[in-house]
Amino acid sequence: MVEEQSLEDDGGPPRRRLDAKRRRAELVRATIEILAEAGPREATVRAICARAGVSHGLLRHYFGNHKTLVVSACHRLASDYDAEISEILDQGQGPARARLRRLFRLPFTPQWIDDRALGAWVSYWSLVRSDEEVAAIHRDYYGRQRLRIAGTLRRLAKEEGLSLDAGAEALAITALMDGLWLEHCLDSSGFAPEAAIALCEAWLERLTLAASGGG
Amino acid sequence: MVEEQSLEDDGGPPRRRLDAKRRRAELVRATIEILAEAGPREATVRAICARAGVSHGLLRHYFGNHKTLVVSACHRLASDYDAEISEILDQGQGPARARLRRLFRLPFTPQWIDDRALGAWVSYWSLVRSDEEVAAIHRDYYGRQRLRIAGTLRRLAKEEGLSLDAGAEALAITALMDGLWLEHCLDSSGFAPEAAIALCEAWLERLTLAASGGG
DNA sequence: GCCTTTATTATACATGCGTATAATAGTTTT
DNA sequence: AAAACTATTATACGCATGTATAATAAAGGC
Repeated sequence: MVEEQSLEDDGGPPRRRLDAKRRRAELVRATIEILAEAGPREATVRAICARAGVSHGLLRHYFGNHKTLVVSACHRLASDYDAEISEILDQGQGPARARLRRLFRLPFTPQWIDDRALGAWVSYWSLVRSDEEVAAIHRDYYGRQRLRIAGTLRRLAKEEGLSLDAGAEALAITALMDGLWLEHCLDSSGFAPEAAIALCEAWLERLTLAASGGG
Repeated sequence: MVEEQSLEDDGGPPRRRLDAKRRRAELVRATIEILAEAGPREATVRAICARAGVSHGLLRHYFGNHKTLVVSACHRLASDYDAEISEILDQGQGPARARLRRLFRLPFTPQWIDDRALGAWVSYWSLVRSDEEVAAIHRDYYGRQRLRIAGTLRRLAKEEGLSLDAGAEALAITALMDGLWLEHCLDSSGFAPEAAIALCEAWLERLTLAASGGG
């Protein structure tokens, strides 16, 4: 484990070759970290490569240019969140209501409520506006998310004999969750995560009430 | 209307002095416009001043540095939105329910739903994270907003004999509105503004139902 | 063990950035 | 009308950026 280095080469560990897949993944990870911690303004080619522990010339080798890497990072971000939703709603177990209640907790899990998380998403939203490629990614993943939630609501209606507009209600609960998450990230002293979860559950209870009584 | 200019001075209109108040306001307006249209990365000193029609050296004269101007722009943005809420909820007329229904329409007014509006807010959120001064502005205005809505909900409860937790419900409706607005700005093809307004009104109806029956 | 391949680095280049300073010109005062 | 004031511009400086190119070193094929 002792690094043998000549007297002149004390500038860190020697070059180590990585296969393309892993190196690309590390650069993407470094990009997300910097977006999260310091925002898009600081996510420069040099800062990203320094965080990834490589020379900044390497970015060109793997991604061609700066923008491609940032777009890849956005893709990764949206994909990760989508995967978690899929696991809870589609691959999970139990009745629809239990799955939804698990979903309500997802945005307030430490990994998503982290102070830094919003930074990456804000960068992502910023790019959705200015870059059509990122906008397409967003439409894709966001549409998928709504479909997953709508499907679960439909299952809920079936299981509990309710009558509701799954598509519209999916939109509402998504917005409620996202809004609560956003506001909590912007000012974590405003309210506790538990309060946000409780509000989502209250929304579900009232939906049930309306969909059974007057729906 | 014919511009008399010497042969050498064809570089636009001659200098025109403005009083400090108006010049500062124009620089702030230009900043918001660029934040909205092109994002914070493009909101450079030179771009802002070009949009305001002045030399880029003037920014230092009025704001000292770039950051101060951007912070001023964020302040203006939050202040404008807060003023509209205040006008609807506090200075408006009619019963609380009618005021709330007017509030639901506010985020989807052309001036706020503009494709460009999100850009400015995203820039603002980005700064909330990285700049404590902007974070303080946010806490101030956002807290005020919640208090205004909670107050109106309390008035609603009084007027209609309901029993509800005004503070918590204010948080919910704020998040729902913000979430719907955000998602519509990110992808205006996802749903119509009317659908979003309808969901806010459905939320209010169900709140009423729960607060009268089982509250 | 040499030789090809290519991942990785070091370095250079043009550009745009925020800030600073001095010159200029419009406005007001006297 | 002259002078004082200051808003505005023109220009420059140092620095960081994204990209490009050539040198270097690690890995695999023979």
